[in-house]
Amino acid sequence: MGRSGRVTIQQVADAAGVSIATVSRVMTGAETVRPDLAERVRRAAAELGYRPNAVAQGLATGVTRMVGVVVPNLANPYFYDVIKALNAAAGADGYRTLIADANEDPNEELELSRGLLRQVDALVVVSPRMSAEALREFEDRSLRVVLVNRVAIGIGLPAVSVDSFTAMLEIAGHLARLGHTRVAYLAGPEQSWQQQERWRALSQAAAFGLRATSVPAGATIDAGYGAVDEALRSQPTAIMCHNDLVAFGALARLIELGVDVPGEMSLTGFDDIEFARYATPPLTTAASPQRELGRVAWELVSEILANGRPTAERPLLPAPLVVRASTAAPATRPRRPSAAATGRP
Amino acid sequence: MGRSGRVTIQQVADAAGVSIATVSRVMTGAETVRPDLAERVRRAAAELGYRPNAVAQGLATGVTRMVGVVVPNLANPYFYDVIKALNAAAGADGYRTLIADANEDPNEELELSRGLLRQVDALVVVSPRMSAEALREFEDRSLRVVLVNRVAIGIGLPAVSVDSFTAMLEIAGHLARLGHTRVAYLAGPEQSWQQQERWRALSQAAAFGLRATSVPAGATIDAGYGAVDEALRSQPTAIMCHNDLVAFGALARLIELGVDVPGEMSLTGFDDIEFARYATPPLTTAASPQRELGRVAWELVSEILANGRPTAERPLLPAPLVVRASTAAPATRPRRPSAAATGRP
DNA sequence: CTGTTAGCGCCTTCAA
DNA sequence: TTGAAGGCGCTAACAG
Repeated sequence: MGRSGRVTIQQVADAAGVSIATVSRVMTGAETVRPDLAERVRRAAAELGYRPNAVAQGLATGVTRMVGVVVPNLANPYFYDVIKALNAAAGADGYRTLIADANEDPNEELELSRGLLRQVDALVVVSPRMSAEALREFEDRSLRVVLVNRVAIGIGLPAVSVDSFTAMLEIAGHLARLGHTRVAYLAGPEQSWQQQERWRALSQAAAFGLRATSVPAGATIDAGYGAVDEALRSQPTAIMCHNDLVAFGALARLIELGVDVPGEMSLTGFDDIEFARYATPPLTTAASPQRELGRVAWELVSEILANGRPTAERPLLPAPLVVRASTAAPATRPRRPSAAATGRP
Repeated sequence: MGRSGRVTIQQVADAAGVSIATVSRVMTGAETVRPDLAERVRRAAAELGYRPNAVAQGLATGVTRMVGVVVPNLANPYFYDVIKALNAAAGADGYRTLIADANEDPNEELELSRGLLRQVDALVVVSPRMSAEALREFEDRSLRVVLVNRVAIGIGLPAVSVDSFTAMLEIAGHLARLGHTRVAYLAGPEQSWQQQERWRALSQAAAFGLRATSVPAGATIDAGYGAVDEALRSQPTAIMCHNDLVAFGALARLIELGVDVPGEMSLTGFDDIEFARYATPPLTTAASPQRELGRVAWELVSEILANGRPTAERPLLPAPLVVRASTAAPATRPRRPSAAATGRP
């Protein structure tokens, strides 16, 4: 009974008639306590509603059993799955997850990361937008930082990432085989490594006859919605999007403009968030393995926690192409840009 | 320079040629330090890359500046909006968010809540599924627990919730006015207070000529998908869903069965998650104020932190009806159940 | 096997 | 205004 938050180890010791050391041993599961004594302690603890103060434990042991996670935007479902998997894996090992939302701001990301490192055993930074220089700051911190979806040469941080390049090349190949030659690409945040990889792939796709025009958008539904008109100016037969959210927004705008998808315009996303298959038409996209990312991220963390460093480098995770109904062969006669699309009345 | 995580206040004190007390004063922003000394300390701290150890601070002050948040399922966008708002509001006050995912399991929920209370200043439990009895356990803990979306008579915990009852009545009224008389309701998790409220509303809707049949589903897309066939057995002209995710799943199954929405079947959700408007057809639903929930939850927490208790009770938050294209007048002639729907070949 | 004791890193009186 | 010193609650040697 009583406010368990206030019951201290000393009170339990008194109640059980032992020293605090014995109580501590019982609570931490040490085997070296006489059974009857241990039982007495357990009963006293239960009656008082004692729960060890995690903060004090943390200070004494130097271990908080908390992992920090920094994501660019908590509103993006893509990160849910990563977080959920990471959280589950960590939870299974008795670790808790401290989450921070950087709001797509590289500076905030850096600040949050620094702050979190003061109170957690390790930090996972997902799709970091901060500069390579900023990242380097974390290299010497006992290697307590793990990167997700960011590969940077010369940065000695453990990482696990999705192979955006290959996946984007596959999406492009799919469109090329359908007969598309001119596509618009609604680009993601500039600082995003994934964005850079995806665009790099598209640039190379030119060798296969696919000309891509990049239009700045972002990573959100609104960004996709807002970039469509500009994208239509280049008279593409397909719109490729940085991710599924952007594709959702683009789809909404296309429908508004009366453009048939995929009849008049093919549309592709990236990530394969759960909703992608429920769009109308269902989205052709690349199935980024979010769960796997989260799982492996925790694997890296726990290896670091155990050995001081990961046992091995992780290969890039594949994001297989998922062909659904939002892509088709281009119309024989390209559609005339509408008034709304060209901006001319 | 150096591993900032390991720089201690003592080292800064030595470097600056002062006592640790002075360093502490400077770091906590006390005004009582001679300017030049303070400057010396600040420089030393910066050079060493010193950052106070949050755990030690927590132990010394008894304040961790962390709020815990327990949600039923980290994969549901609904909760992300709440979390995002809560996280933002808390962050603005220098608080961090410790998140736990209960996986829709009442026991895990209770365990996680107990555990979190050991390491945070306050706890927000969102849409708790645990029993009233279990909740009561938290009443005496210095009132450090705030409830979201759970109203229970006789439980003295601060809370903020959405008025599911009224909202569901409005959705039902909307359907009734369109001419519907027989609807199926894909029910949410039994232990959910919101579910209970929503069903209570539907029961009362009978008075207005709307007969609802409840079909157990759940809170996820899969649950909705899986419950449609059973729901069609009662030959409804509309399917009402516990939430938008369920509606998404139901929609997918209806499309699969070749049932036209809303031509042959009206469909409603609840919550108005961002994707609801991007469904095809866009979903008629109730706009649950997630952001507001998160914001007010933090408001309650900070009032508790400041005064020991909230200044006032919070009224139920309205969830306005949002009519979109997924609802229409029922077909004059009800559709014959398909083979798939009845289970007969 | 159990108790005593020295920290963990920081904050905060209390004296000076 | 500054420093010395006593905790915060717990763990982990070290004795006994």
